[in-house]
Amino acid sequence: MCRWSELFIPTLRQAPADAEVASHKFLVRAGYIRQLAAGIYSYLFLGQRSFNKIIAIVRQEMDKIGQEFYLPALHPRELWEASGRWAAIGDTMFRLKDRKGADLCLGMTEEEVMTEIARKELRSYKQLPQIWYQIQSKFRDEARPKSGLLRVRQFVMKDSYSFDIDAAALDVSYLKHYDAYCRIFDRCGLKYVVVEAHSGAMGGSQSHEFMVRTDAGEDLVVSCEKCGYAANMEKATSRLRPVDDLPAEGNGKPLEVHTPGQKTIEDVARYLGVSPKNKMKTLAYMADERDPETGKTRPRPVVVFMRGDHQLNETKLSSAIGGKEFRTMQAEEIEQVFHSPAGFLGPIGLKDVATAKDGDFSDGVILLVDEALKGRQNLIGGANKEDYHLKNITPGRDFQPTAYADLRSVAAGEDCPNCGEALRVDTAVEIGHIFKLGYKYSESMGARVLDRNGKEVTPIMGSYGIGIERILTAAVEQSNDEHGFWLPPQIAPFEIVVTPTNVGDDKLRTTAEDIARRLEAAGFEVLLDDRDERPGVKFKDADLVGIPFRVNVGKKVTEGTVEVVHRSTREIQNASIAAITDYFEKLLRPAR
RNA sequence: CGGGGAGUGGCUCAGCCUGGUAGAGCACCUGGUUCGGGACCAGGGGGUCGGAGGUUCAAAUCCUCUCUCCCCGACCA
Repeated sequence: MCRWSELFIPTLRQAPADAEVASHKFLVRAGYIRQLAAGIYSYLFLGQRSFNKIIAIVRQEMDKIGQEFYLPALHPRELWEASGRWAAIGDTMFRLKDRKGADLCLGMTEEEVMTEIARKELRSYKQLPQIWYQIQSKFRDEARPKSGLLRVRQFVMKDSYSFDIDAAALDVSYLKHYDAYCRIFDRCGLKYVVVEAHSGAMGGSQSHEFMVRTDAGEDLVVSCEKCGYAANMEKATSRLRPVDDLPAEGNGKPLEVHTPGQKTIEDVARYLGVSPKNKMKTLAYMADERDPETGKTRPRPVVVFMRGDHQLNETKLSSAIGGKEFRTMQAEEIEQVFHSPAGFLGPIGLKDVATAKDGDFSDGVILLVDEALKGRQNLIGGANKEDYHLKNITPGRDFQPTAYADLRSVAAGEDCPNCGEALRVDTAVEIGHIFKLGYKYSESMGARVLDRNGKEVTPIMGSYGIGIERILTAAVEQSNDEHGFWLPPQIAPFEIVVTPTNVGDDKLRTTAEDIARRLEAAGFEVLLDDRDERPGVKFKDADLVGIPFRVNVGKKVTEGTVEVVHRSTREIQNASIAAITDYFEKLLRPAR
């Protein structure tokens, strides 16, 4: 039996000064975790118990669809060279040298190691499909670790990888993961949403993120309560209401208009007496394009046109230009390249004026127009000339975009793309991610199997992750009050804490021991708070540490009764000592 | 990487401006009284004031450099 008096549960009366979010404060106060360095934490007794229970759930559900491995966290450089990621991943990867001077890194994900095994071992379609998973520490040198366990540099991840003969088979592996993830998060007692996620520049792939809404989250999810539409901000769209175009002025051709000193969208719109919706927003970026032959990168200007009141989503832009690196152009650079003052940049003749000190950009300027401007007429935009704008701009007539693309960030209250209901936007924590990888790793690392025709084919892959810490963190964020937090019994370090109000009283002490012993014999996870502390101290601690139920063994024992406190509601129910195991059987094991 | 804030006993913080050799509450140890929502009394232990250098008769305090942590932003395979 676990006796509090013998355990190390260092609760804190006050939260550490540097903790901001609820989960961070409470996990430290409750003695679950201690910080070692920025983004690096030790898990103490209670934390580790909760962790082990989460991991057990993950393992049980994953064993239904796959096989558990355990891979090294220390990887040789050559492995990551093979996939091209040694160079592609920047400072986020921890790198080190061994005594011989050879480069190593700490694994931040394990596509390479798994694919290496597949490459060496898989020979035939008969061996497919395979789903391999592991539960292991991952290392990422985050630019800014934050919020306790929410964003850390070492964490435990369940990562799995599927190998299939073709896309249809991958769909099956993907769906298995989708379902397994739902079972895992359901069993962990989390309220989550599954959102469509953008699948990167690889094209054609599918991706979903499992998100828990919380203020502490760093991601944005867009959702519709009416029809169930849900997507993350990088993927979300909304249905736009029609906008009345301005009437053509003059001869209908682009018409210069003097706008002295009017640089921002709002200024110009107000000055000309029009809505920002009739204005074009011009954003200039410089992308680094890699020449496939020389391997050199060269800068390539990317100019984006948005509706005046819309916001660009940089992730969407990144996808639209094929995942190239890009940065915003500085004002001087804009003048240098386009011979136009920043603030008056516009689409007409832009390619003609584009030059650079060391070359001509005229054939290289990418003009991207947001889909919201498709079919619009008589817009107002910059004239590439100090203090002048143009009226009557009609995309497709007055200038030819390189492409139309969805580049816009959705705003709360816009119309759902499916049903038209107002969308909501929430911050959320990503607890799981499933992703159809395609052929990226199997191709680059040379994994091949023979198909049923004896032809060599490349298996198609998926990768899937769950952040163990984030399950605990999300659960705490989801269920806390000013006194502490409560975890779902399935992932709580203990299900029940038995609290004799005074261990100096033999009757109370022996009754509490008896209750704890019987509950434990009935299969419950019980913590007996046998400390020689005043009741107030024990109640405060019990409320703090995340255990969902408490049995107060106090004065009512003379009547054969104890109190059961439901932590989530703080409701108190009297229960018969004789029937205490029945009480919890009904409460915690209703299915039996 | 840019901007902001903070490092003083285990925790929360005061002292710094105006230099004189360190304090409170909580926690901890001993004894006693207590015992249903973080008790009380008495006694006690514990601090290189993040580190280095400098100014000064004298530095937690002033100056320079540096390390660490937190927050906002950038970044996020």
